[in-house]
Amino acid sequence: MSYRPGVIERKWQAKWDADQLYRSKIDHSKKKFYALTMLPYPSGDLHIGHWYAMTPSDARARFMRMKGFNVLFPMGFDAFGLPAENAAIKSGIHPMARTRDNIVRMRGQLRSMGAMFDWEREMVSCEPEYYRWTEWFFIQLYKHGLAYRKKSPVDFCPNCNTTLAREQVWGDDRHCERCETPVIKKDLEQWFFKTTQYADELLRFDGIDWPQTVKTLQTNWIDRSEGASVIFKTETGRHDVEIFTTRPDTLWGATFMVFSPEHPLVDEITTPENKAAVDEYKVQAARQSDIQRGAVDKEKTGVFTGGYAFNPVNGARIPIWIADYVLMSYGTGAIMAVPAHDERDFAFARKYDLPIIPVILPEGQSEAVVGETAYIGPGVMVNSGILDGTKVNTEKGRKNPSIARVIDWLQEKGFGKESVNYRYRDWLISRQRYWGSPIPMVNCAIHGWNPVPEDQLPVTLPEDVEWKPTGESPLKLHPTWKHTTCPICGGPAERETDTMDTFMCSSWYHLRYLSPKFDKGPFDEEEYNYWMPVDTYTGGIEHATMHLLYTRFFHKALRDMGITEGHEPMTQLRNQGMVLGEDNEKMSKSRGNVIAPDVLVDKYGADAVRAYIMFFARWEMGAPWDSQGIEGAVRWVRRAWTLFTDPSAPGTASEETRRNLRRKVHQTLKRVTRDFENFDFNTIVSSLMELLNEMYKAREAGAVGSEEWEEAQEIYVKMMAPVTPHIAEELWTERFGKPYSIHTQAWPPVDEAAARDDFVEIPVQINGKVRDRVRVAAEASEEEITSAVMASEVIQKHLEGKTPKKVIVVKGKLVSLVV
RNA sequence: GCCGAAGUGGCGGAAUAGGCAGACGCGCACGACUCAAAAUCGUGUUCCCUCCGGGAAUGAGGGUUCGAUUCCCUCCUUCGGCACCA
Repeated sequence: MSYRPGVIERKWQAKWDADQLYRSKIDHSKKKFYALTMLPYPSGDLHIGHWYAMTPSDARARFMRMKGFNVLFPMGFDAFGLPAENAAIKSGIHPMARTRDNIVRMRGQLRSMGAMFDWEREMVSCEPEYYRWTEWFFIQLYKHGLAYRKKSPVDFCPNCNTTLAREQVWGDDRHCERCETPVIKKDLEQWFFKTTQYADELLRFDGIDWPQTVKTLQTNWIDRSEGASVIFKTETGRHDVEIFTTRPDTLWGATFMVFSPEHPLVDEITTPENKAAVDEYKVQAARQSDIQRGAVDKEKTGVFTGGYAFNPVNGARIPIWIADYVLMSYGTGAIMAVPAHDERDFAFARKYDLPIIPVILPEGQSEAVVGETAYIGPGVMVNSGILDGTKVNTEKGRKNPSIARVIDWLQEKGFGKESVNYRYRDWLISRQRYWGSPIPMVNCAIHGWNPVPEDQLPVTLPEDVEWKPTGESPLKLHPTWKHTTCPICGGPAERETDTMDTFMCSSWYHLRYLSPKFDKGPFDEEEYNYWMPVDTYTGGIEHATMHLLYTRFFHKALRDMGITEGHEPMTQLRNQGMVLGEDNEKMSKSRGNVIAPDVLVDKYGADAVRAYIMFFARWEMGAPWDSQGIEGAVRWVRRAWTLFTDPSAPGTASEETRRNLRRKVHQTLKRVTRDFENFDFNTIVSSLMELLNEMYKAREAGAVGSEEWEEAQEIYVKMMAPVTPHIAEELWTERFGKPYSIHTQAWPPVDEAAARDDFVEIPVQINGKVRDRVRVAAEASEEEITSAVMASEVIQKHLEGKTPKKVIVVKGKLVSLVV
């Protein structure tokens, strides 16, 4: 009987559905396992990349289920976002209609994968029953002081017509993460989440098993630096100036100060005679883009303000300059300049002929002199009052004795204090677009901004909007939507017309899966207590500093409000790589190298596609697609079908054949079990291919009908089940007549005794070169192995009568002779 | 510039703890079956040489070791992140 994947797959998918085989319910008698894979955006077409991300995750969830865990493996849609809205502007089709259509289509495509998704738990982020709680979370963050409104220069994508979070601006040319258009700066009042409040905690990854690369990316993104903040008094101005420095020990070498052109005190300290030059420089700096300003090799420029400050440590009167190499967005926007020991300050001092005072005497030198570059290395402090003679090393913060000493002294004198600075910023969540969750805030002329009362949630998006390519949000243009009443006084007020960043929706979707229809809160606590945290989370690494950082922040903020428990939402994280086109390039419609999974499923069946996806690359690395390569997986599935459906007559195999078969089966089971645990999906399939080849040989040798053969068949199909669920079910239930369903069977235990080798072939090296192999009992002692080696004619020939100086015997592995 | 990942046959990749490099698969070659083709099955397939034997080889060079794809050092290439961050 020939293998017809289409028929088998449709049949079992329908039956599993009807029987609710993948329905996951709380069961306190079992250990829970929450397996989560990143949810797709409903673009309308499931990409091979989705298969690559989801199939191995599904296979592993299935494996965990067979291992006895009560597994939750949900699926949903990250359904807000720009593509649907842009399509609406082009075609006039409402994003909601389009998104719902796309979801119907993609649900069908996802079902064709044969994954064990529990569809009863599906969530869709653009449905009011979901975004009601996204809004509710916004209000909780607002009430706890973690959401605030601020005017500041923000990144704006002129193509997407919206502001972006810093995390969504990528690359050297500072382009939009979605559409690759370079961003521009705009001064706007926007909503932010206080992610920086959790900066320190987000740097800790205690107790979570996440890839080092993700931890490193997040750590670099937050970029903590230790130092001190120091107060400088100004001569001309009425205010003191605070600066941040990582090198407070070099304070005695500070010979001038530099302010960012945008620094609020610039006008106050600028003297009348310098005003014109300062104003001109400010205008010029404002005109330049961040990219131009940020160019590392750009020559430093600046102008003198005419103002002076006093160095608190020695009272020195030092000039204040403005220069665009000091950024308003980092630290306090003002620095002390120590040209002798900072390359940037050195270049600036040389250009404008400012004094340079060395305060570190390099080791091995007798005199501190001004060289051709700034000196950054270790040594001893000089010209530095109380610090003179203190050792300087290259450590940061208090690990450096000179820094530790000066910080204590500054604090004692009240000049400054120990301080930590981050590059990390608060998360800008306002988007000037329609297709997102409304920000549930109302602005009243008298009472300012206030949240919409929680019993009035959700604030729903109006449906009767006009799609105009003006770049203005339809919410803003809608004639009535924004008009409402103030929750405090009942007077006329206006709604916020910006919507939330869709990363807000995805920061908590894993919680909605717990109880997607629950209407008394974002999730049912009983479900939370049983299922959370997520045990394994899988997805692409591109989200390292976006979604994965946001969702950690979100969980911690909720924890502090008493809404969630534990410190981290996802215990284990694994990243899959990317499937490239056959031309080794990123798949894209414009390149014409897109592989459509639907076509493959029609041609080969879902099982073969699943098998190939797991087989063809190391999961975390990814690889280019190979249309011919898939044939290997197709052949494997067909060969398995043929072997297990061919009613070959029972034979009479030797005991050795049967023993060898059983050994191979249990060795394979051991490997496959280990590889599932380690996410080594490619070797799972290759081990199964290898065993199948052995089983064909065993059949030739007459093993069919034996007890060992029966066991081999059963274990084999169970091992196939997570990889190729349909054919495994068909073989198990229909061919072997075993009780439905294979997917509720227990994963077979490894018989270690059966897996053990009786005999091993040990290579024998002479001076590092393999000269012969000897066959010995696996348990042979060193003496037995040695005598077997010495009995070898080949070895004797190579020894040429000499006695080895050294004999190294690694039991069961190798013998090495040194002559 | 700083940080990280990777580099193994024609290709994707394997090698668990420092112990037979190239499992498994693709492709290719030859053979069987066939009138023929496809499918299927079988055999072979890292490179080199004086080919029943021997030598070289895991980006390059060095080191540690009886033994290195694996550990250490220097360098090269590719990819990713950060970057006038005080």
